Amino acid sequence: MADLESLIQKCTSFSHIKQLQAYFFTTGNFQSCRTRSKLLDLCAIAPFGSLSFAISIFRQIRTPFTNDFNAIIRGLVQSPEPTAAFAWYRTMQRGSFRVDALTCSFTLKACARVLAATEARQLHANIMRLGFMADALLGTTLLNVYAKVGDLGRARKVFDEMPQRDIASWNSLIFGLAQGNQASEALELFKRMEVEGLKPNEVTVLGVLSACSHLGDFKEGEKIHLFIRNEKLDLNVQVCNALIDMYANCGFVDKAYGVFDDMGCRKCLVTWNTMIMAFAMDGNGLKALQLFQQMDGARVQPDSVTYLAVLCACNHAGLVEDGVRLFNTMGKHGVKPNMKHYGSVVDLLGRAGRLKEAYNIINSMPMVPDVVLWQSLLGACRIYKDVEMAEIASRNLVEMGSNNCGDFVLLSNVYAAHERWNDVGRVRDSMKKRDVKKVPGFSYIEVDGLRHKFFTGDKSNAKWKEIYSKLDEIRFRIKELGYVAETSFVLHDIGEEEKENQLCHHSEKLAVAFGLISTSEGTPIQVIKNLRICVDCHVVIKLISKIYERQIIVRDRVRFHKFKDGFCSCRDYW
DNA sequence: TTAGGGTTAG
Repeated sequence: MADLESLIQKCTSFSHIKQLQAYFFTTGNFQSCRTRSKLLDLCAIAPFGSLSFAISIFRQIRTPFTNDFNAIIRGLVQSPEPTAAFAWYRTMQRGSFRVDALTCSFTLKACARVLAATEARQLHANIMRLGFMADALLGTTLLNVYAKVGDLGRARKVFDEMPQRDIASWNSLIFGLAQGNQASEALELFKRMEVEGLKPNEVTVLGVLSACSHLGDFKEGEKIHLFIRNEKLDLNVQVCNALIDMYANCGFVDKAYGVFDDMGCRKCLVTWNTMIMAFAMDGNGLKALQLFQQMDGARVQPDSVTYLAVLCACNHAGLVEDGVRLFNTMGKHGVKPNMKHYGSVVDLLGRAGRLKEAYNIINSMPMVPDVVLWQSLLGACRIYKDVEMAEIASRNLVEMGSNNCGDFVLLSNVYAAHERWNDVGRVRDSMKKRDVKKVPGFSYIEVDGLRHKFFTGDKSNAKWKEIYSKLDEIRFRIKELGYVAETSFVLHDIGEEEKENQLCHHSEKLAVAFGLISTSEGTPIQVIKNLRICVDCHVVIKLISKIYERQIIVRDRVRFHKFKDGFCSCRDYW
């Protein structure tokens, strides 16, 4: 029997598998031998297997064992149709075949791949009934599925109730929290892990760096960098990439480049992409393009993400010609433009006022344009006050069922710029009818190690009265410098003064005002916002940086704005 | 627990 197993291990092609299968079948080993499921295993998965052949072998088994099912289910997880695994699992249950921990593990993997939350919960119930909850590996798989489908509550519960936890269980939850908008909780869990005496490994630091990246938490990020250096985890390319990403997202593009330049291991495609994106976020289009050119010398082929990063860099730096050239040549380099590339180039042309070209690109697309493209065009129409194009864009947005408040506001802004008040009213009415939802904007700022979060018009901070009076003072002082509120961004049919108030209490302004009153003179202020910064806030923060002699850094959804002496690093182009 | 399963960067 052992020599059969070693034969299976020596398989290096699909034809070997077929020969072995024929041999098994003719020698009678097939119906009884346990090596059969080894063969099925090999056959059901890459690199040279064939799932359909594995299934046809399976069909010839008179009484399949659990292991035979497991081989097929495992193959299905990696196939283009992972959901088929659920049907096989049900077949096992119905046919009273024995489901074991591996069956559950593979089927859970299928849930993770297709984000099937309901199936995951059903499997969880089965796993409890079968008494498999003590299995640490299965528990980790389960918590990982919950984290992937965004059910962090259940992920945490599984984790808390696991009788055995090891480093992978911790890593899985830390990662899930970091990716699921609970980055602070990820850092807390990381600290708890250290308290409990577990030593972080390279996967742990990947998760924690990702959390720091989301939060812009430079201090924690730097501590982790030190740990990484001490433990020599920076010989791992993924860890280096995560470090670059962390520094870039904290606004320290130089430190990101320091890591990039001084890597003790081989750079991979992701390394280059991360660094190009870092320059893009910083608004340094030329450096991004330079790096892109260097890839050729390093013999690294750019992929679709590389192109997205350079297009993004061109976009943020106003390098319109470079961006268009790259977009037009990417196909020749074997990278087919996807929706995001189209989105980027439409945005680039739109911001440059080349609305017709942007529109032509949308029409030339081989796929149906998504809402983001029309939103970009509409945004450009607002800047260039193009009513005709704005109407085309909005019509498409409405047809696509967009219920985004911002779309309506933009259209209304275009009408307002032409003083077409009836149309403004019409847009507002249709907003009410459609019950449009607005994604709440928020900003946060860290002072003395504590993160403070602000929503628009927020009064939940203990110092809210001081914050609002600081904003009054700011308003008074910037008006002396000739500031006029950009109220066309407020849709509501209210008086000018009230409009100004609404703008005045945007979350980024609240955070900056809080920074001013809570830190000593000259201390730089760093704010992170979940959406893009608004035009009025941009103007106001520039003036604040001049009047109060403060460096203010705002990271919005896509890039950094570094305000100093009344200017912003984005040169008002973003 | 005697085959195999869990965590991972842009």
